[in-house]
Amino acid sequence: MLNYSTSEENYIKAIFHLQRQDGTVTTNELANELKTKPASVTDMMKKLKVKKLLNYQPYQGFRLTNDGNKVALGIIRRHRLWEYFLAEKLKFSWDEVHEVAEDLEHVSNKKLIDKLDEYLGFPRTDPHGDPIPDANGKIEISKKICLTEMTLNTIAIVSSVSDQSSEILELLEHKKIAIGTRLEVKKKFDFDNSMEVKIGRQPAFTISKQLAENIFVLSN
Amino acid sequence: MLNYSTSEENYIKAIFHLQRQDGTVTTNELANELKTKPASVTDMMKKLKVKKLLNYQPYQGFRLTNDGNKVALGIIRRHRLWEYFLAEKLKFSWDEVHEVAEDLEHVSNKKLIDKLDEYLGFPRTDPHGDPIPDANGKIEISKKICLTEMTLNTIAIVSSVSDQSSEILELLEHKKIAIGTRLEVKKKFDFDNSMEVKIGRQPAFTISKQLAENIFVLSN
DNA sequence: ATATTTTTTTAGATTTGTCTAAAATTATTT
DNA sequence: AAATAATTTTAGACAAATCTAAAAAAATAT
Repeated sequence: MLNYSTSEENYIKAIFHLQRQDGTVTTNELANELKTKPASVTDMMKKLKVKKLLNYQPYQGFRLTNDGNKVALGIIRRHRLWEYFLAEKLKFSWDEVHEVAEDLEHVSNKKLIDKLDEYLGFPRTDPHGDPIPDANGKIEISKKICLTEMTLNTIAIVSSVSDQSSEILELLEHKKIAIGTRLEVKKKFDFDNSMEVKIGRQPAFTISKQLAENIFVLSN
Repeated sequence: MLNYSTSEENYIKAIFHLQRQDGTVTTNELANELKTKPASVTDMMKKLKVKKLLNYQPYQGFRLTNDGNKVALGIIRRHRLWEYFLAEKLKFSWDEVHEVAEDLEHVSNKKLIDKLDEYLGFPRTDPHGDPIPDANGKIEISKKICLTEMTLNTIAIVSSVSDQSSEILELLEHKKIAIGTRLEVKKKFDFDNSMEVKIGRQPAFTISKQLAENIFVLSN
């Protein structure tokens, strides 16, 4: 597999993530995500198209080709394995790992990553609960849904939090919600879209609409 | 401490290493070391001079300033800690770690490196026996000498090997010489500059001039 | 001490990734 | 459907790092 520059990798990764939400990605979306200018995005899109990582017709938005997706999964694999390493071995806290992994992910030595994977015991998810692609780029697609969409009285496991500000982390800590926590939604209130949830046998407590919208769970 | 580009770091590190041997470094030396052209070296020297990392007058060669040396020691610290990690934790072999560490060393997050140091148990030397600078940039300067310079009948510890080809590693393995091995030189032969050495109580064996010149030891 | 060779620097070009400002295209209003 | 607004692309510029070819300086040899 070929090598790509740090800049190219950042674009590829951003497109991959934005693709998840909508089908196609626009110039402005990507410029915003990468804190760059639309003109720079267009320049890079042309380059990635030449490299056959991207389907792109001017003014039409873009999406990764199969090859592009493979490259993206490689980058995400590196990122998430390093996040796991930082949290598990170096005892970085949950909210610190992402930034450091942003740099480490660009060291693209296959043997390094495969040995790291082995050393870590082939973890299936990173500290945010997001799945780690395996050495072949396969990723577990467990239907991740927002807490707001959960069926009443079923149990689901908290797998990720979209916002990662210290404010939300403070609140989650206070409510004793973490990655891996088993949650059961007991009631939903239409008035303010708040909900009552339970952890194990403890008494139910309230989660606001704003918080619920940022919590994602793996449902069975 | 400021941040430097990968390219700047590679120049700084190379100057630091070449300085050890001679006092000052020349344009051609550096171009050769970095596999680049003399013109490129001159360009970079001007830039590093502006940043006050280098003392440089045209045609006069160059050496790092105190600030430049501090930067170099930071890079070397990162490089050697990663080498230790790769060998010790990921089970890379001795001769594979350098190349991978060349990439990892440019991730310059102080907290990452200090936590890595702690995780590894504050190792004093890398897998080649070279000392690892501490978080303040202090480095153990144990008088490292070539095996050829050793006084007869004294014991010294193998600390590094300058050549790291697979050929020399094969030979070292056969002779059971590794980093940390305690060696005692029993005889030196002027005819071919070969020498007889002993490991512990085992019978003495012969080391050729070529091999001896590539083995470095820490003498007391 | 002058000529020749080697080393180093300069001048100008190239590539990558970025930017601003203007033009082109698409989307939205009225 | 024409006017306006928003988005996207193009054109041209710039900084970083590199290169080649030529000029300048230093080292070496005759």
